[in-house]
Amino acid sequence: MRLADLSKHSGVSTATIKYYLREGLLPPGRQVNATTAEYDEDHLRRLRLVRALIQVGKVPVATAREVLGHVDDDSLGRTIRLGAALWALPQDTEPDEADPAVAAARVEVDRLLELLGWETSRELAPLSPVHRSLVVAVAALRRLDYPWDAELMAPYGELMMEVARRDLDFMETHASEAEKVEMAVAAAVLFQPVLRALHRLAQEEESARRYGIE
Amino acid sequence: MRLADLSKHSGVSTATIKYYLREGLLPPGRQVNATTAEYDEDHLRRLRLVRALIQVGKVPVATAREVLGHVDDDSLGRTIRLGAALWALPQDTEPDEADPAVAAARVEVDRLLELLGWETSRELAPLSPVHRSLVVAVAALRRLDYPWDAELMAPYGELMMEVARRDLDFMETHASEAEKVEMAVAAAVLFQPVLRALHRLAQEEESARRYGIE
DNA sequence: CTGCTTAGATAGTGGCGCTATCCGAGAAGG
DNA sequence: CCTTCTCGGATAGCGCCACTATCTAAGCAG
Repeated sequence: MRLADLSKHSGVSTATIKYYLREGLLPPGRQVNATTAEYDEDHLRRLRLVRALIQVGKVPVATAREVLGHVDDDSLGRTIRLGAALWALPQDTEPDEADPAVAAARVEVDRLLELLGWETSRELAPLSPVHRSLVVAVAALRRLDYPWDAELMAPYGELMMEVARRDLDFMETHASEAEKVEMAVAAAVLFQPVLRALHRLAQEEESARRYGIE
Repeated sequence: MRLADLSKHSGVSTATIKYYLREGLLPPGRQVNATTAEYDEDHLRRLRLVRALIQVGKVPVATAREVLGHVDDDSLGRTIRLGAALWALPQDTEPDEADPAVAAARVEVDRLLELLGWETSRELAPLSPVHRSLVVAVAALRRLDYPWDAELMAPYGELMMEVARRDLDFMETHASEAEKVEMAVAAAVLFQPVLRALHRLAQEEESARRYGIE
């Protein structure tokens, strides 16, 4: 399969594929001679993953490169690889430590994790990018004077834990071993738009039930 | 309060505030004379909401303008205003109707709504931007050959319905009447990063419990 | 040999969220 | 009253990002 074929099968323009090759999102094809390179099914699958991450998951190209780098790192075991890939995902703004809303958010988030009994997350809290994202988001809500506290959020946390259990069950039962890490990344990134859409649909539905459509 | 004071209280630069005024995200202040305009607490609150939407919610400026336009439209009743504002939110790419994955996704999403008994959503499906977003996201997952079907997703939908009920309860009990529509928008947009972070944290937590940290 | 296609390199494009600069009208201080 | 400072408003520009268009030289097909 040459570049043009890769383009035809994926619906991505050759120019864009070349761009992804340059950016290291896609491994180079097997060079046959100076004017020909050969690509295979793995390239096609990777290309589809890249497109999904960038277009549906809205992951920046630089972040996608980092995540995929971890996915491809054969020196790591599966569990570590998965963790490293997920770890690289969030790209939120850094919290402003001088802001009192951030400090308050940090306290509240820690209380939440305690309530939920998420011990691992509490231990990793100072390092985890995901934890940082949560603090930033909570600080923003507090700045708007919305009453946000651990007791209020605990049920949401438990619901998300339920969702996460389903994610992992799903991964265990359906993915072939070779695809598991890729699948975990896809689950983390691509389920997000699905969950968001379901959330909004549920809001519309429940709102219509409570207040009518008018 | 003059523009500089608005800037000091919000931490947003005067240049950026001017930009928001130009873009219609912020109503103009009361013009005192040719060189002075007076702003009040409402402007400050609105500015904070705008910042949160854009920075935390990652809502594009053009979309934020549209959403806030609905929030401010006094000719509408509260329910309609809320619906219109939420309706304006999603900014995903249009589904490619020629793509068979999109057609398949549409069928599967309709089955899902039937399973869930979300009648309102089914009726509004052809029009709803949120519904479109869901179809696009599902199509992307299907293109990656991940087994996605209505039965698998129904529990996620029920969990999101539970989340949505909590959102609306929260809105009912905590917001003053004047802030309800704003709050609904904030809940739709700003709870998203919180939910996402909780989801990822839960994944990390559950993964650590199942497979250890290593 | 001719003419078309290919891979690869490089520079350019368009959109977006600001940001820097300029200007003329007042306010502030002596 | 005059100088100096600051303000609000208008305009043009910047930096980033995800592409995309153009060019070149090498190959292969007839």
